[in-house]
Amino acid sequence: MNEHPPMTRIQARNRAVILSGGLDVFSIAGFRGATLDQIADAAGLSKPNLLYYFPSKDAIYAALLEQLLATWLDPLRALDADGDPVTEVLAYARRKLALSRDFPRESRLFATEILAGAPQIHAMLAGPLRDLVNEKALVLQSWMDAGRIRATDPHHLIVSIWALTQHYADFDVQVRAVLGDGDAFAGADHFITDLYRSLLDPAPARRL
Amino acid sequence: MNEHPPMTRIQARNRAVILSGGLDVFSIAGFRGATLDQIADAAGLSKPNLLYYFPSKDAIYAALLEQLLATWLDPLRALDADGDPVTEVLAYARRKLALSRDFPRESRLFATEILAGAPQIHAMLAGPLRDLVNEKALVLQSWMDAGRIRATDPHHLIVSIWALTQHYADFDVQVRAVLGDGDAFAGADHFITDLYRSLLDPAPARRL
DNA sequence: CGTTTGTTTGACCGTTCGGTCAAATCGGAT
DNA sequence: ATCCGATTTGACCGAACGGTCAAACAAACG
Repeated sequence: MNEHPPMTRIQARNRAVILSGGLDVFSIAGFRGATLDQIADAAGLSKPNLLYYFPSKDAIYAALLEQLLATWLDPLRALDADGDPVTEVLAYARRKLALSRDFPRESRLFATEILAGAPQIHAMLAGPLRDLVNEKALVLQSWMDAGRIRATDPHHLIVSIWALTQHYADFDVQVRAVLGDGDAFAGADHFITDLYRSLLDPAPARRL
Repeated sequence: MNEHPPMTRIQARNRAVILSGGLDVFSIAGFRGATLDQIADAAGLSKPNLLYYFPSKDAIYAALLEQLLATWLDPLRALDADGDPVTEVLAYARRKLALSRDFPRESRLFATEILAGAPQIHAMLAGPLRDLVNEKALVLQSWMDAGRIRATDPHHLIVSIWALTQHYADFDVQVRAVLGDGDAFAGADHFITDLYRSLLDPAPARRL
């Protein structure tokens, strides 16, 4: 689409720190609640310097969403129709959970955007995301029809994986207050694996 | 605590519409992102009139959180140690889901507050909520020890119910974009029941 | 060295923010 | 009808907002 002119090291570095600072602030306060001064402070730059690298607050936000959406669907895309059904679903859930663990700011940015009504990314939700979900739901349905996993609603299955994995990043403060400050993700990984195995396994070999 | 002087019908009505308007705006934009003008507009009152009934923007927000927290823990409190284990957990999950269905704005308000770092309600999370969760986790653990439900992590079990039920309110825009504009809660209720029954039932009588 | 280009910033602008206030209006009891 | 407290609002305030700009500064190159 847009070909970038060659970028100096200073440009690359400053654009990076601005995006990181913007991610810090937007992911906590949302678009409206964030201010350029907060972002400039988080980035360690002056406000006019911010606007030397990005034309506006909106542009910073848009750049963050763009780089987020570029990889957000990858875990679901990787769900392989030719793999072992239970293994594939569990691997998907664990990939998504790892994404929440490793990129909690991105997860929260996504959450604030959705909560605000998804003004910027609604087209992506109703387009590519919807198509991808429908495609993978068909895969799940075919597995269910073949008796390889237990029959349940494939769409809600996918949504439930989103809900569970997002929650540990987005509601981090609440989870830590209740579970303590230890690593909640380790326990979450184990629980989620257990949960979906027991849901999907067609011939449950319990009590191992 | 604070005894209210007798309230006229006008006062009762205007305080109500202000809180409703504030809920509309805060639940979408968060505290920082919301403006008094937006709230006044949503309430159908002028901005100075708003501040005749509430001393400040913070006071409106605090009143909303207070009335939210007053009932937020009720579904979990109602989990009965003397009831049938699977029935009790499923009933809790369904009560929580009903709360998301019937009070989506309150659910989103809670979400924005948590995402912002829970500056107003952190004490409640680390205090009453934590205590309640620990208490109910002990109940779940005793059921597991007695073999009445399958053994899994009780804390993560509770957190997962929060995650799933909140999601249908908080990520409503995304859910609707993917599942269509129909009633997602009906399908969610069925799926969640299925999910937790298969996790918890100690002697699964599948294929009914 | 000088010059050119890229980078940084203090000062500033118009607008919107949360909040105030005096004056106007309303409503219910007498 | 009159009164008095309750209610409503237009006009306004200082602060913070997103954004601009000219001038100062740094880096690269001959």
